[in-house]
Amino acid sequence: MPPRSQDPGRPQLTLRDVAEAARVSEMTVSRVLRNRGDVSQATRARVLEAARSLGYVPNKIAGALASSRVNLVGVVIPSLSNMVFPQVLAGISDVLDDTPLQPVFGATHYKPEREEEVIYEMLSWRPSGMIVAGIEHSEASIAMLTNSGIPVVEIMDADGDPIDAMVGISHRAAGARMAKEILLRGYRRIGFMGTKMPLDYRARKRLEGFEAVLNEAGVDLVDRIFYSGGSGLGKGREMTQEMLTRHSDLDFLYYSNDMIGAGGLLYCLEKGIRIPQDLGLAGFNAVEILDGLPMRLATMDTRRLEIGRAAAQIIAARVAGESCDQIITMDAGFDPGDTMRAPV
Amino acid sequence: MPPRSQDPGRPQLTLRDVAEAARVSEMTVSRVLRNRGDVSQATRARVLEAARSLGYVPNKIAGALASSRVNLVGVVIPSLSNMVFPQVLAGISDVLDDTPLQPVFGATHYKPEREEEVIYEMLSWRPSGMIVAGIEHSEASIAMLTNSGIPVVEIMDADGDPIDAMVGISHRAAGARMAKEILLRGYRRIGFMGTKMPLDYRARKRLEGFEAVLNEAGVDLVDRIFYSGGSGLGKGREMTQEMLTRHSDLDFLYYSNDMIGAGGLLYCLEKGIRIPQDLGLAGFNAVEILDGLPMRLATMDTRRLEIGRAAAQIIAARVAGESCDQIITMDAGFDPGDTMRAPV
DNA sequence: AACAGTCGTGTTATCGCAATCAACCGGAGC
DNA sequence: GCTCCGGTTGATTGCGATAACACGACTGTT
Repeated sequence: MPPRSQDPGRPQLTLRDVAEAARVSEMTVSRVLRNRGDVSQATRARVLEAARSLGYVPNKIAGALASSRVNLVGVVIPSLSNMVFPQVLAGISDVLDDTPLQPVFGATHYKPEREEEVIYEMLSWRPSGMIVAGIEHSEASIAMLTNSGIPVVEIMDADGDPIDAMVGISHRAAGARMAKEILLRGYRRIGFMGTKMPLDYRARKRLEGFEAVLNEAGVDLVDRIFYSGGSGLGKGREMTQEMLTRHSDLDFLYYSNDMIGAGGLLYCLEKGIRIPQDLGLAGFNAVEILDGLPMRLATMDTRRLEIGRAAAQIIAARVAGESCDQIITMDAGFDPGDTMRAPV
Repeated sequence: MPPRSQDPGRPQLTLRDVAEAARVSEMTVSRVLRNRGDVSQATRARVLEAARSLGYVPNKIAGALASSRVNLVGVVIPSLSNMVFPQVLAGISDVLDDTPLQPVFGATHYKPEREEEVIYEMLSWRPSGMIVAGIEHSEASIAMLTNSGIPVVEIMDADGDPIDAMVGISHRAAGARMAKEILLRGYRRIGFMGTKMPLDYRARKRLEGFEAVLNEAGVDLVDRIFYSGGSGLGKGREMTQEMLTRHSDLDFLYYSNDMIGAGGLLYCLEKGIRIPQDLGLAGFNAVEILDGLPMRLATMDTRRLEIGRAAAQIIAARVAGESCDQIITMDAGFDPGDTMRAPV
C-alpha cells in the first residue's frame, strides 16, 4: 500500500516550528530563508539545517500578504494547443527565469467572457504585472487592467491603442505585405482559406490588409473558405480540394496559418500540381513544422519568441522601477520559401 | 499618450472600502461576494453595486490565508513546446473547469533540479493538489510532495510505485507491444531513432521494453541514432537519411516520437521507397499532425487527454473528500496505420 | 406573554509572515 | 570605565480577508 499524503493529522509547518527547532526567533528564520539582512554564519547554518530536516516549505500566501509583494506575472492567451502561443510563453519564461518573477498562464479560448474571468482571477492574486494577448478586450477587462495599478503589456498586435504597454506586429501590414509580394510575382487569381472565428481579430486584420492591397490593384479574391475547429494538415487538404474543385483556374492559395497551408501543400504535391509555376501557396506564422516538408511554404515570421521576450522585459523593468519603451512594433518577416515564383 | 496604469497614488481597494460605500460591515461584503450565508436581497444588491462601481477585485491572498483554502492545482510537466503535454493540460482543464479548482502550470525541461524548484515554488502557494508528470523524482521532490499533505497524482507512466496516486500507461509495455507487432509482420532488420535525453525515462522504458521483446525473439536492433535538440520533421529526415546510408538493408524504422517519424516518412516517400512492403515505419504518440500526411504513420496512442482528465478527477474527488481509484493504468492503443504491412 | 427558532448582520480573533524598530553584544576609541 | 558603533537578534504590529460566535429583530408556538 502506497503512503497516502493526505494523512489528516499532519500539522502545517510554520516559521514558528523552524524557529523553535533552531532556537531563534521567527524573524531570524524569515531572514535566513529570504537571504535578507544580516545573519551570522552560525545562526544561518543552524536555521537552514532545521528547515531542511523538518522539510519546511515557506508559505508564500502569508509572505505575500505581509509584504504586499507577489512575484507572479499573469499571462493571458487564447489557447495553449495552438503551436503559436507556446513560443510566446517560451520567450516570456526565458526572460523571467532571470528574475524573481514567475509567469502564470491562463487560456481564454478566444472568448471575451472567458478572458474577463481569467483576468479577474489573476488580478485577485495581485500579480506584479500582466501580459495579455491582443488589444481587443471587453470594457470590463480594460477597466480591471487599468485599475489594477500594475504594468500591463498587450502583445501580438500593434493595430490599435494599448491600455498601457504594447509589443507586437501589425497584422494589417503583414496581410498587406503578403498581398504585395503575391501581386509582384504575377499571381492574380487568388483563393483564401482561413478560420471562421470572428473573434480572432488578428486573423481578421490580416485578411483586411490583404484584401485592401488586392483591391487597390484591381484584384478581387476569387473565393474564400472558412473553417471551424482545430487547425491541422487534414483540414488544409480538405479545404484545398474543395477550393480547387470550385475554381480550377486559381493561381494562388493564401492560408491564414501554416498548418492548413502545409496540408494544402502536401495535397497539391500529391496531385502533381506544379508549384510554384502554376500555383503559388502561402501561409502565415513560420511554424517549425515547415522545415521538413518536401517544399518550404511561403510564410511570414510573426516573431513570437521576440515578442514574448520583449513583453517580459517590459514587465521586469517596470517592476524594478526602471523606465523602458512602452510600445514596440516589430516587422513580420516575409519568406517566399519555395512556393512562390520569382518576382516578375 | 496612453494612460499609465502604474500611477502610484492609487490605493489598493479592500473589503473595507466596499463596506463603507455600501454602509455595511466587511463581513457582509465578504459574504455577498462569496455567495455564502444569508444576506438580504436589498443588502446584497447594495453591496454588489458598490463593489462594481468601485471596480473592486477581491484579494485572494488574504482570503486564502484566512480560510487556509487555495483553489489551485499545481501541474508539473517537462515541457510546453512538445505537442504532447498541451493535450494533457487540455484534459486537466476540461475537468477542473467544472470545479472551483484552477490549474497552474510549471515546466521542468526534463531537469530534476528544475523540477525540484518548480515543486517547491508551487507548494509554497499551498495548492489543493499536485499533478506531476513521471514517477522518477529526486529524493527532495518526493519528500516535499509526501510531506505536503495534499493529493498528489503522478501521470503518464505506470512502471513503478507512486507517491500517492498515479494515472498513466506502461511505457515498457507500449515498447514491447510495438516490438511484437513489428515482428508479427515479418520485419527483422530494425533501426531505432530517438532522443538522446537520458532523463526522459519514459522514452527509455519504451526502448527497453522494445528491445526486450526483440531479444527474446533472437533479434537485435541493427543500429540506433540518438539526437538532441527539438523534435521536428527536419530532424526525422536527416536521421533517416543517415540511418539508411549506414544500412541499406533495413526493413523497419522505429522512431521514438511521431514528429521525427513523420519526417522520416516524408523522406522515404520522396526517395520512392516502397512503404510498407520494403520498409516499415512506426512512431509513438498519435499526434494529430499525422492526419493529413500522405500516408498514416503507425503509432501508439498514449491517451493523453484521458490521462489528464483522470488525474484531474482524482484531485477533484480527493479535495471534495470523496474516495476514488488511486492507481489507473491505461492501455496504449496500437494503430498500424499505412506504414506496416499485414501480419504474416 | 414568554420562549425558542430564524434570519440578517456585526464583533473578535486569527491566518503565517515581513516591516519596523528596539535591544543586545562585544570591541574600539577616548 | 565610559560611550559609541556596527553587526545581530527579537518583540510588536499589521497585511486583507474569513471563521466562529454573538447579537438584535422578528416570527410563530404554546
